[in-house]
Amino acid sequence: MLDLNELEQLVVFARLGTLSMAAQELHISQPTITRTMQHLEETFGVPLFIRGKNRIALNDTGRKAAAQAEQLLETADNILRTVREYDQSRRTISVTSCAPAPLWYVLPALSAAYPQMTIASSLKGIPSIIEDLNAGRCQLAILPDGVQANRFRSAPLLEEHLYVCVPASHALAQHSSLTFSDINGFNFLLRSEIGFWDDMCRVQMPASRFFVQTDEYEFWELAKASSLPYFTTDLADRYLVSLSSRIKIPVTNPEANVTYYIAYRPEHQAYADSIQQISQRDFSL
Amino acid sequence: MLDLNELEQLVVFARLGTLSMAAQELHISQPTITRTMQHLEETFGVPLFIRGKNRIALNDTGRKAAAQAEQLLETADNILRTVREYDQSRRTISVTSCAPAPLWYVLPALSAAYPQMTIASSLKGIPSIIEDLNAGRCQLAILPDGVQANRFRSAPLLEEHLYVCVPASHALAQHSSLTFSDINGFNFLLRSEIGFWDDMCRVQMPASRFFVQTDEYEFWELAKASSLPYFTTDLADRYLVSLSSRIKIPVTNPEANVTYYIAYRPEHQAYADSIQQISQRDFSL
DNA sequence: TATTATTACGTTAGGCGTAAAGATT
DNA sequence: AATCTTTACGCCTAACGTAATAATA
Repeated sequence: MLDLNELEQLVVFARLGTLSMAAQELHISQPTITRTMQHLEETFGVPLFIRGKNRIALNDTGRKAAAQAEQLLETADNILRTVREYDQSRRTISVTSCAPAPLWYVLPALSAAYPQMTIASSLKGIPSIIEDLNAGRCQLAILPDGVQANRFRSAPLLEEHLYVCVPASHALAQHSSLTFSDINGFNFLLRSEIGFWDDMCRVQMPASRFFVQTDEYEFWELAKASSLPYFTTDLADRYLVSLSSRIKIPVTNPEANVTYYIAYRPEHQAYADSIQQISQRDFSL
Repeated sequence: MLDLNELEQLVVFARLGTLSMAAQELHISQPTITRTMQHLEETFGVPLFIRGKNRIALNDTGRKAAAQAEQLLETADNILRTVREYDQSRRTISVTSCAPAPLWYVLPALSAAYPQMTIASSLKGIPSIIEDLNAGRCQLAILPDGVQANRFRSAPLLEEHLYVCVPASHALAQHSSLTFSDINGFNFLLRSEIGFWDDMCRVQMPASRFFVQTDEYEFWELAKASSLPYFTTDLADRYLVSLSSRIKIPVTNPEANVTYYIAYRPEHQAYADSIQQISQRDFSL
């Protein structure tokens, strides 16, 4: 039977051309690699080398064998990798969400219910999320209402409502509620990594410009130092700091008041259930 | 690094379900296979088994690993086989011919020139011969004139001329030469394994019936015991027995007087040359 | 009680490196 | 002289089988 270690020596020798260089690269002695080549020839049962007194080279058969050995080693490596990855995926719950806020609830719930599992999360656009769910790249997906994911089970998870935050002196501060057409044209401070909210702002407020802040600290400094309006939501207020000096005005468009659904394949019902159970301790829809 | 021996034990265990049955099939002791499974788990670095006190089974990951291992073992076996076959092909000269007579010259010439090589020959139809040459399944091909094999080199090899053999009392015996139309309608004794001659007879003499004899002895007994005409050629007469009681009448159609060409790829020029050289001792075109 | 997996243990075969030899440039 | 392959030799790991243990059906 073939031995992958021996084949690796063959491949390295085929690449480098001399046994001594191969031995050096493989950190083994020259006699070892000599013996290995002899043993390989025995295993194949056919001549693989052209031998001089002081020189050894592959013949046609040997070159063919080395080329095939290289492929075999590669597929063997792939097997190691894929088996390890499969194992890792078995002990990982991947959640893909269209917005950050649901993750603040879902991730703690999952790690409480499955302390031994790795919880992985990512923010993506809605089409990518559907793809991930289809391909099994995630077990749980968080989508806004109105997205049909018929091939999967889904359950309502929680709601999020959008607010505009302005200083009391701001022109908008007089309204008790707002629509996107009211605020279209005003420039806004905006966080990065806010999922589908980003797209929504740009679609609903084409006349506005958005100053996107990657850094949380810098966002707040700008918010304090300027009178620029920014967005918040009920969920963000609950989990993040907010500026007491600002007034919150609800945005009434249906698009700004989202119900999130959790979607999953039947085999992952248990994950979804544990989220519902733990979440119910904290809040209810 | 993976070890194919260990993987084979894994595959057998996956098939049989218990270590002891696997050990029995593999002719090794139970402790050995236990250790191997432990070592495999180390190598993969992930759990492959579900262990009870006196029960062990593959988990999902283990099943995946076993399935992939099975494939790997198969490709490893294929490598062994193909390398051995390649070596064998390197020490074999395969000749494919459209008729038997040229082989009587070519095969002895080749084995004289290359005593250490295996000489393999086969009779085939002309399209198959071209295919074999294209696919490298033969190094030398013997084709009749008029076949264009432009992609290959070729050289005239020898000629063969067809004769009809009849008893002196036979109606055809009065002719000093014949054409296919003269003999069309007469029934003939015919040998099997005569290559393209078989097709030619049936095409040129559609009104005739042919009594094909597989056995050489039976052919001659029938020839002696009957007055049925049969074919011979100058080459056959030179190498095979002939009946002195019969008269030989040449067939004058061009199709019945063939020049054979030897076709080959440039890298096998040497084979063709050695045939020409050795053949020239015996005869010349 | 028979079957199964695992651990313990002693033996041995085989694989490795060092050293040396033979050969080439 | 330097480089390269191969052989010789001694060590030592690691792999195997036997025997024993533990647990189960």
